[in-house]
Amino acid sequence: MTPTSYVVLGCLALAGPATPYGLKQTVAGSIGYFWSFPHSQLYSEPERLARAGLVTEQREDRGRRRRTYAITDAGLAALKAWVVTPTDELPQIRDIGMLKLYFGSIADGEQLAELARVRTDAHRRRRELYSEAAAGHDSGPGIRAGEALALRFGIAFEDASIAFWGSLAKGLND
Amino acid sequence: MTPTSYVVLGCLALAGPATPYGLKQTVAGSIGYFWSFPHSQLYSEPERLARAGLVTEQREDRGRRRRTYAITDAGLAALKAWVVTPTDELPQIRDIGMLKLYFGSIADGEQLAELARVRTDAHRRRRELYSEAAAGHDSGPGIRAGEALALRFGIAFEDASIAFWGSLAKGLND
DNA sequence: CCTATCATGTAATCCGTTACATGATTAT
DNA sequence: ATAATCATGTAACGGATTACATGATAGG
Repeated sequence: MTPTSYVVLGCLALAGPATPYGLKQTVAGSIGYFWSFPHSQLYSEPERLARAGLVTEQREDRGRRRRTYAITDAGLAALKAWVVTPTDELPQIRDIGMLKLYFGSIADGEQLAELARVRTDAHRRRRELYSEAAAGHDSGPGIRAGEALALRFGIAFEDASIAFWGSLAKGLND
Repeated sequence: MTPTSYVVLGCLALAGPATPYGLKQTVAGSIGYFWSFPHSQLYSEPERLARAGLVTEQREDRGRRRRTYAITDAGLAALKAWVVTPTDELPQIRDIGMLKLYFGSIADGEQLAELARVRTDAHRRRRELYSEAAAGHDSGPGIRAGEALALRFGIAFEDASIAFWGSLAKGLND
């Protein structure tokens, strides 16, 4: 079971049965901001889960032969058990920009300043996206509480990033 | 060329020729905080780089037959070109705790509060680690500027995380 | 001297990405 | 009609993780 497995289980649990494409829709624009993967995963992963008995697969027997997946009781139990076990494993931040900065001593100041500007902008845009999503979110409470919290953290992260790269850009500017 | 490739190239560029184990040492306790991978990667990746002519491999012909890798001119050029090209690709935060929180609606409040406490503690410890590393770092300036910057960002990130999970733990408490 | 930990390496498996492909809808 | 985009799926490759394995060194 990888994190991807639980994303699929979680989406099926929260939003009900879905096709791989439906999962793609669900993931994009929500948890996908924080944990993304190509859509092909959403074909192979449910297959694995089905083999493990955590979801059921039902396939149209005519037309496009679309598959619809639904979470089973075993799947729900597995998801619950996972959610309920606290992790102390720390987040992994995979940030190409940070990597480049880390090895930045082989570049000159102006190049690093440009990097910092580009990054500041990218983070600003992302921050916008999050706050819009959060705003459009104030309507449906309850079920989507997790999403609102994730967005709140996302905004905090973007703010920290903007502050960091922004001050770096300023500091490197002449 | 994956990010891992550039981590290896960068370490060889900054710290000079090294064996896979040496690379492991270099990575752990520095860039490894932000971009980690198992040590077996540090055996296979230099091999790939050697095939591409970006590093040279020299192997002891007796004893343990240890391999030592050194960056070539081509490798340095590739690293430089990569560093100098600004990326607008955003960081990926892979945070198991955030995932669990996202799907937290299937758990109860006390369980989420426990998760929040565990996460707060983990982030506090990590923050400690970073600030110690940053303190012990004030000595050697210049070459290690990138590392100091990365640590600064790391601390900002941990602060944001502590604030987020901390307030969540408080809010969920009764 | 023995045991634990450090140091060093290999192999196999599998997830994840990239690339390829094609059937439906919608818009112009 | 035709182009474009949405919807749906498969195949193959390779990097990353996990597991296995063993030679040195130090501590008790």
